[in-house]
Amino acid sequence: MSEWRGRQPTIIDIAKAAGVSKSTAARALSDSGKISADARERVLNVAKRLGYERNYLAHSLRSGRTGMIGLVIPDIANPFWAEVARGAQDEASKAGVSLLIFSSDWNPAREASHLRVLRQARVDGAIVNPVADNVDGLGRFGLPIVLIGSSAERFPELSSVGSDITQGVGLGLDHLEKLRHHQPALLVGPKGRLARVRFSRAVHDWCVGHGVDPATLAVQEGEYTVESGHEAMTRLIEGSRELPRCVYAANDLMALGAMLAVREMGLRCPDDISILGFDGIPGGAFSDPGLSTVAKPARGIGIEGVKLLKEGIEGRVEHRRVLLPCSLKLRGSLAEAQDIMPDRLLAVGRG
Amino acid sequence: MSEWRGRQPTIIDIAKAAGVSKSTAARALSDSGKISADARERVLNVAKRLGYERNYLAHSLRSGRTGMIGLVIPDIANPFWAEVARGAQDEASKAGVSLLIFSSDWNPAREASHLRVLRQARVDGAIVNPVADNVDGLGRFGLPIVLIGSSAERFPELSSVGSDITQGVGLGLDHLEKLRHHQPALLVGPKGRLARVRFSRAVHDWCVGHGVDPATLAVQEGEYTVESGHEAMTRLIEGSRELPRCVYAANDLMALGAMLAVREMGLRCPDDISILGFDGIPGGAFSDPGLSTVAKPARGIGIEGVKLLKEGIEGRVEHRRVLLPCSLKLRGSLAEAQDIMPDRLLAVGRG
DNA sequence: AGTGGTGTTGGTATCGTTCCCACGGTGGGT
DNA sequence: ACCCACCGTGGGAACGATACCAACACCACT
Repeated sequence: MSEWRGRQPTIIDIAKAAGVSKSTAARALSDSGKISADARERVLNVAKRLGYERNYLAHSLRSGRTGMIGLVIPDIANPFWAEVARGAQDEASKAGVSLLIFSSDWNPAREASHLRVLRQARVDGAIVNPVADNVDGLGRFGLPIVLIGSSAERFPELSSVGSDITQGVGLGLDHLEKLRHHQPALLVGPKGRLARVRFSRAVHDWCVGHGVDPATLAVQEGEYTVESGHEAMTRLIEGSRELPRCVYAANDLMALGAMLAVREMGLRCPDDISILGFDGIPGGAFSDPGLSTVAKPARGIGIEGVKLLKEGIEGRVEHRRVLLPCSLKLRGSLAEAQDIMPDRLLAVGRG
Repeated sequence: MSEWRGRQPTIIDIAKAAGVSKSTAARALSDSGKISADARERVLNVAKRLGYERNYLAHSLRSGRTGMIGLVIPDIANPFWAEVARGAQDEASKAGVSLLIFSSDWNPAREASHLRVLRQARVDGAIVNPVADNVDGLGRFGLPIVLIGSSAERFPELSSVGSDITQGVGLGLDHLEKLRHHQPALLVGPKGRLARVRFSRAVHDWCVGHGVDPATLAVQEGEYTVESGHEAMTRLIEGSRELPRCVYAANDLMALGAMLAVREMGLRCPDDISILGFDGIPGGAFSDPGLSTVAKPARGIGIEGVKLLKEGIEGRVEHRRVLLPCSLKLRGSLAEAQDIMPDRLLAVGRG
């Protein structure tokens, strides 16, 4: 497809071979500026023949734009974030920019390091889900930034994209209500996290709007892991005066942990206890029963993040805040509430 | 931490402020070459005060090295590959190079596009798991390359890293033999794939070495997905003259599908049928029972890939082939073979 | 004193591209 | 006939850094 003469041909080689100046060659190759159709065609032909490939280093150095954007997420091995990355990747390649993906592994120092690398690589902008709360690195990043998720509230001046937690929580609670589960127990995240506040507040608001006293809902804390969900569910079953017939977990991993706990206690899901998750990770399909969940639009978040960032880079829009809707993914872990209570439950209830 | 005077300071600004030539400043900042301790300290202090950050674009343009490497994998949303990426990321950041992660989504055209982008970005090298078999793009990539996985066999002249399938298969079969499952049924991949050949050959070799006739093993094909595993297992149960008491799947997703099928047929795992997977994806922990599996060293593959690539870039080693050992992850899906056959099995056996 | 080596420094060319300005030619308007 | 706008073109500077070579100071040795 191309001739190899030791090194890659530069724009000067092309210009010489086409019998024009490098300015004209550049105009033809960058497809901008005024140039005669004849000259352009000649240059383009020569470039194709010699296998010319623009040197993006020199291009970026001179023009000041690299055509690269960064994505900093907390955990690339987490299915949710992987899906976000995938969406961003898609949109980036569609937009003709390269995406640099960095995983901070929940480590603030590493996150700061990644941001530094991104700035040094002269990316045109970055999409970040800050793991730390004191994200002062963001303020002085000096480049267009789009935030993902809850922490956007601390930076109202930055563009952000996230899932609509309020809507998602409502979606779940509405469905539970339809199944006549009016007072689900809650498995929420650790106190410090902003995500926990968002979830709890959404539940609270829904309750108020639907004539349910939020204080009557049993609540247990976990740390968004399977293990902590297992423990929280165990506490819930052993500690409650009355057995919960329905549990709403703030993320899927905890929901899966809860499911394991339920089984271990000799109970059955969904017959005895219905379980609803929040995330939509693929692993939820492999449990028995399959985990019903409120799925966050992971892929959409990635896509929208890139779009927002492009707007910011091109200076089209000052800043914008996008919330994407969650959707219900029904598998087998929910059942309609039954008025009678099986003997099995009574036996287990009092630890 | 730094003074901002409109634009980022360049090495010339530093040189002027420190009262030296830019050559000297460069020597101090790149920490290479001969320079007096006095001059270096003065330059470094000034650089720190002005908040100097090296422009990697210019650096790369002049020096010919970008300090970036590429990673092209088939699917970033797949837990296995995400873990590979994570390992590579770790090792890259430890080695002080930036990692560009690209997901081809099993699309050869997209893979070719990614490779082109990488070359255009002037990366120093790339780690690739080729999705296509006719990877002629690799031959003319013109940069150091490290291959991941089976396809390395087609490019003996390139460095490669992968999991030791032979050892892994042996690990699994040894364990099954210990449980007195001497003739497990096999769920293998589609015919075309090199991975399938590797797996089948490893099984064959083990059998020959252990006095088992390979021809006696029941085999079903799948496409490495949960659905195809489900179907393959159904075929296996309904089609076999004798019910298999143990199944060895060539990947975890098919194993999970098989588990679903077993349950649907009214059978129990592991009591009636033992199931062993191959991969080690996290989702395997959420199934009921937990999926026992031969785990591939995903993280290690990423780490080793980066190390190999660095060797190639620095020209230290011509090429090398690294095989990392698999490990056994025992959960609940395996049980010792029983001599008696429950009535339940007989009832199901004949479709 | 002259010579050579060593260690440090400065100047200049260079990487490959884009940006900016100036030039020659053409056509239309006064 | 003149001027001006316009288009296409070419040449040179610039982007920010490194590579390379020459020059310089200094010490030791002949």
